[in-house]
Amino acid sequence: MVSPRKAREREERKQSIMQAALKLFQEKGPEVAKMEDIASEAGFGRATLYYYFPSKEDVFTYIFETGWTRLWASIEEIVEREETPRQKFMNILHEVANVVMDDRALFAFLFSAPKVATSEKAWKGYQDRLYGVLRGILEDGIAAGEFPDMHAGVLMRAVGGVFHGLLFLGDGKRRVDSQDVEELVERILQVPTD
Amino acid sequence: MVSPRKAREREERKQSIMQAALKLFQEKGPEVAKMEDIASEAGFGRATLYYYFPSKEDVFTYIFETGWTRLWASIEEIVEREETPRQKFMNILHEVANVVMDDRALFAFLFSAPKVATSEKAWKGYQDRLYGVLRGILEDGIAAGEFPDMHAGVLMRAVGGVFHGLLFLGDGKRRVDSQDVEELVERILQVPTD
DNA sequence: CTACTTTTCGACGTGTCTGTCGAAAAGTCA
DNA sequence: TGACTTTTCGACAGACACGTCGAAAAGTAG
Repeated sequence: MVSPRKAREREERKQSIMQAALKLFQEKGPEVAKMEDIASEAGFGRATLYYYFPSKEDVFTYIFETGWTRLWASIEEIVEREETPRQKFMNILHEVANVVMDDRALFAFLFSAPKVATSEKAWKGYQDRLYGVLRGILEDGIAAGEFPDMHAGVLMRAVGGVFHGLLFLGDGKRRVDSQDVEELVERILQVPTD
Repeated sequence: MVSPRKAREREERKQSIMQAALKLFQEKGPEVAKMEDIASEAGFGRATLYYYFPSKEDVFTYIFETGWTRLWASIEEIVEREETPRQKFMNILHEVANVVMDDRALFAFLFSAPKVATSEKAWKGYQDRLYGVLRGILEDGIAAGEFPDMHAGVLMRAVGGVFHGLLFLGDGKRRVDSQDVEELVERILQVPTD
């Protein structure tokens, strides 16, 4: 198991299974999509999937872990920077938009946050953390008068809207620029959602 | 089986089962909610449910049939009326809003249109018909210059938004008036959704 | 070619959910 | 009370999907 290519190929197969699962989870919902479906979508026999993932639940979890880890990794540095709240907020969204473009299906799934019956998982923490960070920044920004005054409930819904909006930003394959993000935030945060 | 009260009581039990099912379908999703859950939510043994409904699928279908039939019945007359498109459109929405208020849980479920794997059902026809009617009216209205010009895709999304919005209109228990509907449509149809 | 590792999958055991059946319980009515 | 109807549900059978196991197939290296 020390071969260089072997490991890579194995990883690639794992990824292709993940993509198949993602597609079917999205289309049918996680409950209805069967291991059989995922297997044949990915071009494997059903039993083979268990050579790559211990269980169906793990496939599901893996998708979330992958997405949130990737997202968080790209943002982390920006969060630490010393900037004005508004700049930081915009930079984060901008970065998120670009990460999202690398695998729109994945993040569409992540952001739509399907009902999961499973008890507290690690990725749930990432989501809370990201929302917490954005909220903190927004609050600072509001205090500094850089954002219009608003209260928590509205804010959270609005941020949800922004994330959903990011999914559309990259529709035309081109790269998302600061201008796009700026406009999106303008459009969504400006309008009272109630 | 000709008793007057008997039939009514039976119907009431059927309704309470439907409400239980509705609640659990909403909370957990139709796939995850088990007959067992519905039964105990409604206060029956599992087998008893089959005395009222032939199958789980039928419980599901019954909910949709009930909702769409009720909705359609209240609208039908308005659709036939001779009015300007805008008036007709507003009157329909107004009526829908009021029907919705009678059982918000039911219509929230109807309008959120969960992914159903089942092949073409009768209620799907109602939904299409309602959308078709609204679309026809809107198109007439656009042609007459009563509504801003827009194309089909945007329009459908917008109408979906209006329906979703209707769910909130009656939040404060009070009766929805024309003014409310007017504002809602104004707010949603005015803003380009792309 | 041979010995060895990695990958694949057919076939099986297990649990869970659906829908049926028949009998018990509850309700009706004279 | 006794005959009859309606309602309830325990218990069973069948289906289906998950996850396991072991052996066959494919790939690798000397």
